[in-house]
Amino acid sequence: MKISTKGRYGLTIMIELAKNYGEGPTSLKTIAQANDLSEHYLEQLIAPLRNAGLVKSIRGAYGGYILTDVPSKITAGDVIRVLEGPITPVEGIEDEEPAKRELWIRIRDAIKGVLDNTTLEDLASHSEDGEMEGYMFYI
Amino acid sequence: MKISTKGRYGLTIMIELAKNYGEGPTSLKTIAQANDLSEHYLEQLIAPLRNAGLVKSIRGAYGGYILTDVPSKITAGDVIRVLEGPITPVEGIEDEEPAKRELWIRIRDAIKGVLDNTTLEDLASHSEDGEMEGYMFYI
DNA sequence: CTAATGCCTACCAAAATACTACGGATTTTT
DNA sequence: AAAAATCCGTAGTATTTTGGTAGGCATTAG
Repeated sequence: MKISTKGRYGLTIMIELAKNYGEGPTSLKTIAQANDLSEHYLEQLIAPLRNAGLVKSIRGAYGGYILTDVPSKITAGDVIRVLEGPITPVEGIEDEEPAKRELWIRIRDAIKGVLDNTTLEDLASHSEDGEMEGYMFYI
Repeated sequence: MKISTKGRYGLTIMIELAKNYGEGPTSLKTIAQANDLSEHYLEQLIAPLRNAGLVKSIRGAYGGYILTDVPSKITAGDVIRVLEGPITPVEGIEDEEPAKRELWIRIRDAIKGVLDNTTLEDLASHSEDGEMEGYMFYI
């Protein structure tokens, strides 16, 4: 019931690229240092993102990665799907009996609704805010 | 990003108990056979449900389990929380930076909205329907 | 030429998942 | 009293996922 570091760090990468969009390539080293993550691990995460066509690489010194589209056209769902697989609370929804199938579909659609309607632009702009205020943390 | 068999089989158990509510205890053997699952594995799943007070056991021959409350008062969220832990797409939401934190919170609340508003009564009654019609499966 | 990058393959330790095995405790039926 | 049906508890285990690390080659700016 969790999004792993793959999806989370992948989003971190994409948000950083969104912030630098239009200003040339950003290296993984920069992103890794800014977020205190392993550069080598990020390399493994960005490979699928490149294969999926979400980012483009520029090799050599002063190289790095850039988004292949404007931040407002790439969603969190695009990123999560590449790194975590299809968005669904269970494998093989179709095989479940009707009551549970409907439940999984409602959950899936609820998650999709959020992920597919949140763009990198949204995420990048809110990343520059200060602290959030008054959000309730209940479980 | 998945609900494991713990939560899924746990819901299966609870739905069966909901169907038999008011008609005496239902044994795990019956439930295991009806759903083609390992009885021994279900024993391990129902232990936490019993500890959480969602079901009550009756030992000995012709024993089994019964819900401790009416099916309309127990939600899918109650069951999932016991077997899968707190409903949240990431551990430690508070530690994330604002943009991602908001995203996780929106996802969490969307999932909670579904799970906490679906009761065992809902699930048990729909379980008796035939096939569903016309549901789109898109990813 | 050299430094900074991306790219690729392999390996690995720890945790979670999905069970199985075994035996004991309790209650009902015969 | 004995047998059968059930719940209860602990331990082991194979497989997969997670979250990396190691090492080195390929490419390009300066």
